[in-house]
Amino acid sequence: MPVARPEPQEPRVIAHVDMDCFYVQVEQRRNPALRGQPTAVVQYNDWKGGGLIAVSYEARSFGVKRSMRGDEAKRVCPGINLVQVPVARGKADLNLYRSAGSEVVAILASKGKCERASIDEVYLDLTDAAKQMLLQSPPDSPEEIFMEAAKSNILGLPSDASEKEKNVRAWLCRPDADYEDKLLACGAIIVAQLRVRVLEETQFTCSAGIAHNKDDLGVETIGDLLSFTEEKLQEQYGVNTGTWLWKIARGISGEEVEDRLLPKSHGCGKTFPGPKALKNSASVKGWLDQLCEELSERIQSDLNQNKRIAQTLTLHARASKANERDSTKKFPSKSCPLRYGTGKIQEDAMKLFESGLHDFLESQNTGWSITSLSVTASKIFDIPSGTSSILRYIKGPSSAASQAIPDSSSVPEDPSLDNNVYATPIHEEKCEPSTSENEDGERYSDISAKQCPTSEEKRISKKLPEVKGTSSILKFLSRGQSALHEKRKSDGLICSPQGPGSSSEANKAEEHNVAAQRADRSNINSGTEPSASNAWMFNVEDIDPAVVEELPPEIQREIQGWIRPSKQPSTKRRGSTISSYFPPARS
DNA sequence: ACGGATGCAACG
DNA sequence: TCGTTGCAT
Repeated sequence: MPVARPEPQEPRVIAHVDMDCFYVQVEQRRNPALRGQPTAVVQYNDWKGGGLIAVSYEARSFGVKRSMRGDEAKRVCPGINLVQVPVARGKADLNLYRSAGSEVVAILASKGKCERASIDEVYLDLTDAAKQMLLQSPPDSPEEIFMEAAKSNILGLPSDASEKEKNVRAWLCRPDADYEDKLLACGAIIVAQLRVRVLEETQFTCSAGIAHNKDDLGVETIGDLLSFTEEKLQEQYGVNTGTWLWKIARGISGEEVEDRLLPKSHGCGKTFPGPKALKNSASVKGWLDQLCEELSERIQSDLNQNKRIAQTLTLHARASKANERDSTKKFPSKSCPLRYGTGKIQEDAMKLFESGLHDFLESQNTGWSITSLSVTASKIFDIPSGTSSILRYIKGPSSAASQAIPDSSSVPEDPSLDNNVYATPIHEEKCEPSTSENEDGERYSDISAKQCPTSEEKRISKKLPEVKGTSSILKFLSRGQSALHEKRKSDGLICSPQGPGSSSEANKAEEHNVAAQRADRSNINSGTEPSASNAWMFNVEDIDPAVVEELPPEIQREIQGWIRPSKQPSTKRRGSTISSYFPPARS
């Protein structure tokens, strides 16, 4: 007897909302003339008319499929409208669809815990809303439930609902309809209302329900699915999927809906098939720069709009060697701490590439070609809203300018800076930071007083570009401080890097990253001594311990859980990790 | 020249 | 933790 993953506790009402042929709908909204027409969205069109990524129902009825090329679609359906995905920086740009997806998510999230599963798919936990409806305005007769549910099935798409209706009706009106069924019916009603709202506010239609309609069993609706035993479904779809289907058809899903409206990572990439393969590092750099530019823009707006910071930059590539056709060796992925700023990201991505290429080639002298490149920003964390208060305590030299930013919902990146790191804007303007003066009579917050530069240090600081507008922990610590760090190091004021043996267990990750960066650099520019500032990233570890210690205890606590929310609080205390402030030497 | 771009989870 | 793989839309 097969046993599935245990499905715990309470009945839940979980909806799966799917924007079908979403890209087409987005294009139809942009150009209403396309409505009701056979339409498909293609990526690129140079080669065989481009690849289809979404197909309207009208076009589907001609037999147009998503796996087709534009040329093929034309052949099958000569009247088809092919709309191209926007191209920016030489690559497909999906931002239009991403933000359209956000519009929908924003509406759905109003009724329950909402998980953005993909650009056009959402899971919604409607348990609470359904319970509430059952308490407040219970649809008392099964008949009434059915009428509501039927409406929801009909909405949006043209329906040949007669068969469907029969099943749903039979199900809802069956004599043993119980609490769970009513709850589910309420869920259906809520989803129906949501779909109306989505339609009204975005002009998009969506369908809600089960996504796994492979039709092997003639399954079209929940009602159909209910007629199968759990065992039969397991047999057909596998133990886990079968159970999942059986349960979800009854509104029971053990899988929690995650409360997450935003993606967990941002990536952008491009393939270079066949003759387009990249064969020298100049062309790789060119494309990498383009990809990094887009990535930088995206994480920057994520920071500005959502107050989230990405920690890790990863580079993926696909490669082959010139003379070996079926070499199974793969180009290794490489990652490093993510530093904000387009230039930094480009620089780091190229280093990751070079490092990966080095490993890939294993010191062979063969030529190579790259057939795909991608960069990804991951490990994204919220900056807790309270953190903006931290910024009041730590103000850099340009604190006066920062006062003039009441509502910086958007902080544009200044392209003239090559080390831009922005923190969340200051929203609350409650307390004034106390200040002190340095030897030049300039005012600094007490917190930063320990870091208050001498005039010589300040001269160095001024070589660095000024960040206008926002004064932040990031700017001050990550940019300004690194220069001071260099200076102090050369003045012998701080200790030299530790040897690898002396470092604590808690330092290993940091060591790894720093060492990897250094290794990369020395691989590429052998003989060039890596500068410590290159290892700087925005992280708690970057903060001078002296600065942290000066913070009020509650702020210290906040910082501890900030960038890397501690899963096991303080067994490996981050405080000691701050010693990585002095990056360990490479072994 | 594989449907591409993207995102997720699981695994070692 | 990182890097790989596989899978999904």
